[in-house]
Amino acid sequence: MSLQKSRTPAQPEHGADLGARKAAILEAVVSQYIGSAQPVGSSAVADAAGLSVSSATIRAEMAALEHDGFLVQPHTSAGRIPTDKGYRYFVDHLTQPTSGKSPEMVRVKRFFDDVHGGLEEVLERSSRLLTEMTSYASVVVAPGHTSSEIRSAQVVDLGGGHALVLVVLTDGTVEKTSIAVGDDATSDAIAHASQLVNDALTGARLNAPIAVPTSADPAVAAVLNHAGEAIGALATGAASEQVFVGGPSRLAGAFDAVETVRSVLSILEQQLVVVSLLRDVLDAGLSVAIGHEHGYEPLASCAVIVAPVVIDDEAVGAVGLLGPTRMQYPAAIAAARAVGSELSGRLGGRGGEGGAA
Amino acid sequence: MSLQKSRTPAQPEHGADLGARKAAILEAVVSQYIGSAQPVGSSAVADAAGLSVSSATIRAEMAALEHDGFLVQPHTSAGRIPTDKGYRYFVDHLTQPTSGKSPEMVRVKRFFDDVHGGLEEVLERSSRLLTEMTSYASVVVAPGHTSSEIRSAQVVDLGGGHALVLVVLTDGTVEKTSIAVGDDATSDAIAHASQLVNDALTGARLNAPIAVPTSADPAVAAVLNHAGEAIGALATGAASEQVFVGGPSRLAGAFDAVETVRSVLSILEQQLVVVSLLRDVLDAGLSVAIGHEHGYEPLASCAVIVAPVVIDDEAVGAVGLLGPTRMQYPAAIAAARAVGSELSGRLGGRGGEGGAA
DNA sequence: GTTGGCACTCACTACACTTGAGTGCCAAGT
DNA sequence: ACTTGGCACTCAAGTGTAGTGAGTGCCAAC
Repeated sequence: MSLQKSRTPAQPEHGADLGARKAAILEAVVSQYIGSAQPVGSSAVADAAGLSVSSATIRAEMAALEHDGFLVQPHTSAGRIPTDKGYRYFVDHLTQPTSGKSPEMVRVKRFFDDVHGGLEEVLERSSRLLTEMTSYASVVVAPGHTSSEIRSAQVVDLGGGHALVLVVLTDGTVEKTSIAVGDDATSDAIAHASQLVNDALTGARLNAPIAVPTSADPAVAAVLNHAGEAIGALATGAASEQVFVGGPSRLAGAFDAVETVRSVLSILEQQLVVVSLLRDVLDAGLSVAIGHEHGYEPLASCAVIVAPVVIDDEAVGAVGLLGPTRMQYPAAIAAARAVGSELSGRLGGRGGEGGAA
Repeated sequence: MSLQKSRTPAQPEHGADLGARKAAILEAVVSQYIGSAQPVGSSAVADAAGLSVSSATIRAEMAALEHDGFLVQPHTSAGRIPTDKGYRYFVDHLTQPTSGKSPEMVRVKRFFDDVHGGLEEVLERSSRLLTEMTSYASVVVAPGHTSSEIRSAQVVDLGGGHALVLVVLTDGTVEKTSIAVGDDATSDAIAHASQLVNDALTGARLNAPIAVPTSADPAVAAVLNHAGEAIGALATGAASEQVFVGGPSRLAGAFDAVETVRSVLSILEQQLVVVSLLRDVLDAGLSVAIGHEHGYEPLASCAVIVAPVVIDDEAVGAVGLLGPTRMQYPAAIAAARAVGSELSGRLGGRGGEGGAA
C-alpha cells in the first residue's frame, strides 16, 4: 500500500521516488507505446532499454509498476499500457526540460521573424504552425482587451439610417458595431457626434466606465445615445477572448473509436469550453494535463498541453495542444512553450504586428 | 442497353422517364436506406411502399433498377443500396420542391428576425443555424467586397512608430492593416495624412484603381506612402471571401470509416478548397452534388447541397451543407435554400445588420 | 403481367481448435 | 537478497466447419 519512496532504499536513484530501474522500464514502456499504440511486453522492454537484465526481472518490476498504478494490462496475456499516472511520471521526471536551443525553438523563431500582419493573422497562423509542427489540434486563446486604451473612436454614416461605431485600441485591434440611427439623422449630425465621441473617448480604457458626451442639438444627441449603448456593448464584448482552433482533423486519426472522435471534436467546437479548459489547467499550475487530470470527461482519452502567453508578468492568453494521451510529449511541450513565449514577446513588445506589404 | 424511356410504354407514368412503379420502388429504397444505413430488401420495399404488389415483382423491378445503375448490391444475398445516380433521381424527381411554407422556412425566418449584429456575426450564426437544423456540416461563404464603396478611410496612430490603416465599406465591414511609419512620424503628420486619405478615398470603390494623394510635407508624404501600399494590399485582400464552417463534428458520426472522416475533415479545413467546391457546383447549375458528381475524390462519399446568396441578380456568396450521400435531402435542401434566400435579403437590403443593443 | 414457390448464394454467427505472445510463480544460481 | 531460466497458465487472435437466415433469380402457374 505504500506508494511513494519505499522498496528501493539501496538503489542508486536519480529518477526521483521510483528507483532508477523502474523509471527506465516505465520510460521504455511509455515511449514504445507512444510509438506503436500496442501493449508493450517484458521482452520488448528488455531488448530496448539500456538495462542488461532478463525479461523475468523486468516482468517483476512491471508487475510492481502495475500495482503502483503506473501501468495496466488490457488483458491477462497482453503487454502493458501506461496509465494517466504513468504518463504523468514520464513527463515530470523522464523528460529533460527542453535543453537550450531545441529544434522547435529554432523553427518557431524563424516563423515569427517572417510573419507580418495584424494581430488576428498572427494568432491564426500561430495556431496553424502548432498543428503543423506537432500534428495535433491546436488552440490559441488571444488576450481580451480589458486593459487596452482607446486610440480613436468614430461613428461612420453607412446611409439608409444606419451607422457604424468603431473603436481602435492601442493593440491595433478594431471593435465595431453597427447601429440604427433612423432616417432623420443627417450625415452632418453623425459627423458631429463622431467628433464628440472621439474627443471624449480617446485615451479612455475599455474596462473603465465610459462617459459618452451629450449635445444640445437633439439630432446629434440621438446619435450619441445610440452610440453610447453600442460602445457599452463593445466594451463587454471586447473583454472576451478570441479563440483560434487549428487542425481538428488531426484528431480523427488519433483515436480509433469514432465516438471518441465525435465527442472530442464537438468539445473543440465549443469555444467557451476550450477556453475554460485551458484556463483551468493553467490555474492548476500545470502545463500538461493528462486524461482525467483535467475534469473534462469527454476528453478523458486526451492530453492537453498548455503554455501561457505572458505580458508584463500577467498571463493574458494561452496556446494549447490537444492530442491523445499517447502523444509525443517532449516535442509537443517544446513547441507549445516556444510559440507561447514568442507570442508573448510579440504581443508584449508592441501593438501586435510587423508592417504591411 | 436502353437506359431512358423504354420498357414501360403502357404504364400511366408521371414520375418522369422511369415509370411510376420503378420510381416508387426507388424512392422506398432510398428513403429506407437513408434512415437505416442498411441494404434494403425486396420485402421491406413491398411492406413499405404504397404499391400492392408482391415482393417477387419488386425483385424483378429492383433487378432492372440495378441493371440501369440506380441501385447496387453490396453482395449477392443482400438488399440494395442506392448509387449516386439513384440519389440523383431521388432528388430530381421524387422530392417535391419545397411546397410553400415549409417548417424550415418558418424557423429560418424567425431566426433572422431575431438576429442582430454585424455582418460577420450574422454569417457565423447562419452557419450555426444550418448545422443545428440539419446536423450536417455547414459552410457559409460571404461575398467579397469587390463592388463595395468606401465610406471612410483613416490612419490612426498607435504609437511606437506604428499606425493602423482602416477602411470602412458601405456594407458595414471594416478592413484594416497596421503599418510601420517610423518613429519620426509625428501624430500631427499622421492625422494630416489621415485627413488626406479620407478625402481622397471616400466614395471610391475597392475594385477600381485607387489614387493615394501626396503631400508637400515630407513627413506626411512618408506616411501616405506606407498607407498607399497598405490600402492596395487591403483591396486585394478584401476581394477574397470569408468562409464560415460550422459543425464539422457532425460528420464524425456520419461515416464509420475513420479514414473517411479524417479526409473529409481535412478538406473542410482548407477554406480555399471549400470555396471552389461550392463555386464549382453552383457554376455547374446544380444545387445538389452527390458523390462523384463534384470532382473531389476525398468527398466521394459525401453529398453537397448549395444555395446561392444573391444580391441584385448576382450570386455573391453561397451557403452549403456537407453530409454523407445518404442524407436527408428534402430537409437539408429546404434549409439551405431558406437560409440562402434570407441571407440574400438581409445582405441586399442594406449594409448588413440590424441595430445594436 | 403478376405471383407463389423453390433452389441458391453468401454474410454472419457460433463453436471448437490451435497458436503464440505474454504473464506469474518458483526453485536454483550468484 | 536479487536475478534468472524454466514452466504452467491465460487469453486474444486466427482458422476451419456448420448452421442460419436474409435476400436473390428463375420458373411454372395463374
